[in-house]
Amino acid sequence: MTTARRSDATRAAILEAARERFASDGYDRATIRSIARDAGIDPSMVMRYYGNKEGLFAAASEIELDLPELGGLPARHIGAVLVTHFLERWERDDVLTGLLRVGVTNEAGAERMRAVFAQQLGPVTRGVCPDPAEAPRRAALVASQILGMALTRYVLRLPPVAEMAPEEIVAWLGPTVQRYLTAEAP
Amino acid sequence: MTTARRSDATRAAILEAARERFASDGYDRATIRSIARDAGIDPSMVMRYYGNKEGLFAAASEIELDLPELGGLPARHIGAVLVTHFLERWERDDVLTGLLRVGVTNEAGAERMRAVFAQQLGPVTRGVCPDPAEAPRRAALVASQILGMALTRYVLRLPPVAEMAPEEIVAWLGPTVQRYLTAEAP
DNA sequence: ACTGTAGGCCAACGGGCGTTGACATCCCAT
DNA sequence: ATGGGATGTCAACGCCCGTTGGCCTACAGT
Repeated sequence: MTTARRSDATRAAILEAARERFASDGYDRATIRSIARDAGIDPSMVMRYYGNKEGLFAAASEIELDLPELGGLPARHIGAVLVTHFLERWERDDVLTGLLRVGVTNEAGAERMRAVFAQQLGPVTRGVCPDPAEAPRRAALVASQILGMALTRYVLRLPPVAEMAPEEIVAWLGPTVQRYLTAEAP
Repeated sequence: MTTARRSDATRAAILEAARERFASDGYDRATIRSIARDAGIDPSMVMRYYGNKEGLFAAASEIELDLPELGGLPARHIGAVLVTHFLERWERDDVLTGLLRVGVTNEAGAERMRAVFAQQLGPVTRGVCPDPAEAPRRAALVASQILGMALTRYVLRLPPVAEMAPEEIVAWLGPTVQRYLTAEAP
């Protein structure tokens, strides 16, 4: 293992401040100067450790969806399980909201978002849908509903969605996701 | 009626350029200077006619969803009709994509988006769901799926979604919207 | 104890931004 | 024909941005 550097605390502070700023302000308004101010250091340190603003964003938007294995549970529950998991995942930290905000106006952010869903959601769906060749399409349909919920609830804050209880959301969206994954093609 | 002003052409050119820039670049990167350049006039004209950048955005984001009346058609078709309408509406011009882009990073854009869906989608749903008191919540669920589709297809361009034929999308999302509107509460 | 280096700050750069006010030009009503 | 408001250009303002390079400082290896 590499020995701990003295600067590790600073690096971490920068990253944390960056995640918060990207999440709340989007790419353009999250300035290096404001991130540095939040982290209590000089803007030039950000450049030293992350090269430039794009490098900082790349480091700040590492995402792990931590999706559960769907193979071992009753087929009729996977919709609810997935929706529940995404809701919890979204509320655990701001990184996903940040990625969503950035992906909308920044091509690098959009690319990261595509990669996350292709590499992490795609494989999980492969085992549960009727024809494995259709897995990417079904995963994308699931993404459209999950991201739509995240967008209206956490970003746009459309009142009825923002105020619904998690269980209600699961009850409504679960069957949708379930159908996108397991129903015969319409 | 008020007589036509000589400047109407310029005003229209500014508005068109603004819509395109807001749609493709989002609020921050759509600069007044670039909009003026597209419109072939001086940036100060934008200020003269629209006051400031916020005023320009407000003028450029007037939206008409043109939703059809749902009362007169078979209840089991309203999901497909709605999804079809939204797809066509989204492809007709860039304004909706622009509003989506701006709503994600700009509070004024988010507010406009909330208003559009509350005032235009809300009333249409009131007539078709079991309990009128629940109409806002059901409209919001519909919005979550419709906006999720728009986000993944037109903004993030998630490949499987971006490449699906409109009929396929209608076949998959129609039943979802149908259920959100007409099913008994789960 | 000495020294090299990693960690950190400061001041400045070039550039783009939104916005403003002074000035030129055109066209229409008189 | 001419005066005046509408239309448009130009140059500049103050501001904040990302980024750079020089300069202290303090610690770790010898």
